[in-house]
Amino acid sequence: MNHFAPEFFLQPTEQIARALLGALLVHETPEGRVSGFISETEAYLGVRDPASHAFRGETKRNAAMFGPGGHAYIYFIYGNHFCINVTTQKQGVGEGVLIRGIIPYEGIELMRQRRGNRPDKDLTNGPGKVCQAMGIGPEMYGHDFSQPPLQLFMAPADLSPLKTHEIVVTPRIGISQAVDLPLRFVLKPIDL
DNA sequence: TGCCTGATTGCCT
DNA sequence: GGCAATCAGGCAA
Repeated sequence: MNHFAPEFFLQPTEQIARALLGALLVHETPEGRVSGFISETEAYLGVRDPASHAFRGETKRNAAMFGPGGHAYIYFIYGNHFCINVTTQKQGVGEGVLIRGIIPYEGIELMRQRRGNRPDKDLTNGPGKVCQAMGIGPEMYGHDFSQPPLQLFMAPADLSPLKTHEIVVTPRIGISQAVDLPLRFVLKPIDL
């Protein structure tokens, strides 16, 4: 399957966050393949963004953010959950895009199992839920989305399986700094 | 070392 | 709509 070239992740981070909407996020796991169309993202702008984990500079935890674009930055939060970002920009620049939601596509039954048979609407509508449903954990920290073996990768948008949509831009969720910046992008179906 | 907060979720009212 | 769970990181002492 087609996937993004490394150069894709060198565009302005907000632009990437918007462009990733509708892209297919794929994880090949021993239990099977799971995938979903990215429906919600947030841009985090590194040292110029007080809400970013990279704001205070590079540490062991956020090192992946400062690596080259197109890699996975995965973090553990609230003692319970993992969230996944795609890093952006060249080596040394700590920016990235948080994947906050997907529309399940392949491996939905596996997602239901991993999520404890919750209602389908609650399967992948949050950053922690995305990681749990797709079986993404800290072992994928730093994974390269553009180089083989492509165990975890993203394919450019093919919205044919989806309804007509529009992109809604809002402030980011769950932060206490830079709360007004319009850096959250949501794929919203249009009822025709 | 101790305290507080957090890019969240799910259960309870 | 409110709040507990649960722990790693950041900062003050």
